[in-house]
Amino acid sequence: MPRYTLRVPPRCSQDERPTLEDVAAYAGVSRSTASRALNDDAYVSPRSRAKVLDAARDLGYSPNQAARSLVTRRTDAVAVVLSEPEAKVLDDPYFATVMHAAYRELAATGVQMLLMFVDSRDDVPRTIRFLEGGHVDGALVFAPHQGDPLPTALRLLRVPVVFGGRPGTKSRGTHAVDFDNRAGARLAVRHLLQTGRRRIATVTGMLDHPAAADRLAGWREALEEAGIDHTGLSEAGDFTMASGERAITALLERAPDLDGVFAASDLMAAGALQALRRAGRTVPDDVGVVGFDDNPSVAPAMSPPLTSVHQDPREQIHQMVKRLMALLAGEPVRPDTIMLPVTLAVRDSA
Amino acid sequence: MPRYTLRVPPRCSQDERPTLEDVAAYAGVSRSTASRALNDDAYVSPRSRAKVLDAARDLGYSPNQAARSLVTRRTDAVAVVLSEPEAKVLDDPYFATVMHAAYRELAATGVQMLLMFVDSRDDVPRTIRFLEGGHVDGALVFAPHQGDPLPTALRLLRVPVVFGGRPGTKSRGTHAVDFDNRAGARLAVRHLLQTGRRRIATVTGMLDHPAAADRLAGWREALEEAGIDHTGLSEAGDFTMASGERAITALLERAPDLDGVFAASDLMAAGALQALRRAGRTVPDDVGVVGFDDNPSVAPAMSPPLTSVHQDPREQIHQMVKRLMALLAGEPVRPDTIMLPVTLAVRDSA
DNA sequence: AAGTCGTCTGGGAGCGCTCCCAGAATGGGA
DNA sequence: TCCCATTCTGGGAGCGCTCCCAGACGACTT
Repeated sequence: MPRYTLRVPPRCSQDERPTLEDVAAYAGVSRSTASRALNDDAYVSPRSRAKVLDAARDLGYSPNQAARSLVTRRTDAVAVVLSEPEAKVLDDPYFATVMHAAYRELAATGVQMLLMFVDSRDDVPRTIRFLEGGHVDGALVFAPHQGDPLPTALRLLRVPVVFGGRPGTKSRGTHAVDFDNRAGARLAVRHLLQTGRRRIATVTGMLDHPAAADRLAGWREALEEAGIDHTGLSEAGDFTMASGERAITALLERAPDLDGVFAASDLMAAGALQALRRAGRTVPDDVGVVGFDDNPSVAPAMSPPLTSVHQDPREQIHQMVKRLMALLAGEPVRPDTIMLPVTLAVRDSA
Repeated sequence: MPRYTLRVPPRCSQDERPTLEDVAAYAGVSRSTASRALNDDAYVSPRSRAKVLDAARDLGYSPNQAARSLVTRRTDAVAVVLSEPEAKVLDDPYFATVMHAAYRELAATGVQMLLMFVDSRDDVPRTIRFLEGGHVDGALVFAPHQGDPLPTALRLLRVPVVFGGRPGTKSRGTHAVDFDNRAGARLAVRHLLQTGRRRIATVTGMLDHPAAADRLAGWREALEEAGIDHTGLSEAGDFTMASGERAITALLERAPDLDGVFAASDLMAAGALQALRRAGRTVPDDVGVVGFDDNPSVAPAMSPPLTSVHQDPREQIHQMVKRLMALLAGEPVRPDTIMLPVTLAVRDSA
């Protein structure tokens, strides 16, 4: 009857990390019992559990995750993939919020977040390889551009994926959580109409971006609903501040009488404010401006503070994580898009 | 003589991922040869190498990283740890730059970035456990607060760590890459002096933050060097915009004659501009304002565009990664702090 | 007294990979 | 012709863990 009674001393060489076997020997039990105690399985006597936990503490034991996930086939890690050109991710505070919210949300469910950026097409194979490599149990993906090869590549993956925002490609058969961009744009335009504006222009995002296209559609709908002409009042931007500035300059040229601007992002609204100021127009007296995103560190900080369509990235992440967890738990969830409502945060600019 | 001649068909069950053994069998070689071919070792005939690579492609093989790192004891992943309260990371665009730069830099060296946030003391044990768990080969850590328990805990770790910014605790024996905050502050103040300001106030960051303390020290030094009194001209902030606003309001009360402000961050400078505007002072005519960080998406966007001390987070990350790679390669690098120079980006605010 | 249950334990197998080593094939020299 | 170095190959061991299974033990019932 092999009864471990001798207590081996802790390992001397400091870079040799103790293994489960070491802990077991030190505690005077078997590897199996040690494993059970550490993973608080049932069927371990309080006595051996205590001995094992003490041993683990004494030896400074921490389990080797590679070994564990080799057998459990789980990593307890989830990738967050941002597929956007570098400049975009840097400038747009939306992504900072997303990253942090994702971290909190995943940490709360005991899952480690692995953040990945996909800057260009060149990064796609590396990303796929990584996701395939069994590093993660699943992925939350933000890939908003039409024609982004990533979503298509991900379809073939053996890893569950939930998209944030409608992916550029056909979204049938994928899990996604999106904001109601169209309704948000309508809210913005209706607010401008209510404050007496009649010549309401829009600065759009990149139109290969479904969210941008939806915001444009919402603007158009709200104006047509009110029976107001909008010919020549739309100008394309790319979500950056500079593009907002350029767009307004062009619009003022075409339509000097404009009295309202709906910018499809807060940053473009910031550019718009700058261009309007330069052109000698005051906001909100001459022109009312409404943004989109209502980023807490941008919109209220502008002068004047920006009225903006409020969306809550935290809620988006929350829903995405919830869906992903359901998938990981093997629940039979039908792939579909969850649509989150948006509201209007009214400040001084309109 | 066991010669694998039969070509087994690809596995049918789609969620069963092919293993190296499968690839080897399909290619008609042994597991060892397949491994050598895929890791392009020497001593593999061109013929078998080709067969193996074809097989891997046909079967859609991707190696199991857990199994690999179990034996190699390497993960080819590095953690980036941001130890800051949530609000800070969200608001401060500096961190967005850091994250992205780290990703690019690490990807270029073939290393995957794992991003971790440490919001509160409660997160420390989990973080330590993760880093200890063999998930990563090393870590880049931003933990700027004095009294942050993380750096001390990391000392006991068997994982190489490089700090970004001087860690709050004693930095002896640690690797770190910092900016020359003191010199930056002196640059800012000298510029204000050169433009004729004489009553130059400062809004500091949290003073448990070595960087904030250094910037304060630089401000004081430059003024004393010029023989100018600075009593009562320093007010504590916490790097946020709101705190900048509050601080300036308080300073104007105490010293209505102030004609220069050095804010220890761009966001606080933004708050300062707002408070000055509210008090009826114009910038730069009545008061010159200089910020710190020169964040590309903040400083140039202000009205007026902000003169700010320019630091380059990319360079910081570059140096940090370089150092970490040296440590991982086993090079005998003496622990020390690399000090990066800063410059002054002159715009309209001063 | 023998049987049955529930609790607890140790050993073995095996996850998928890399490394080491022995041996087979190959290609020159002596 | 033989022999040695060189190139190439396959099998075995083992990384550290979890899971399964068989068995030990005690506390019950029959």
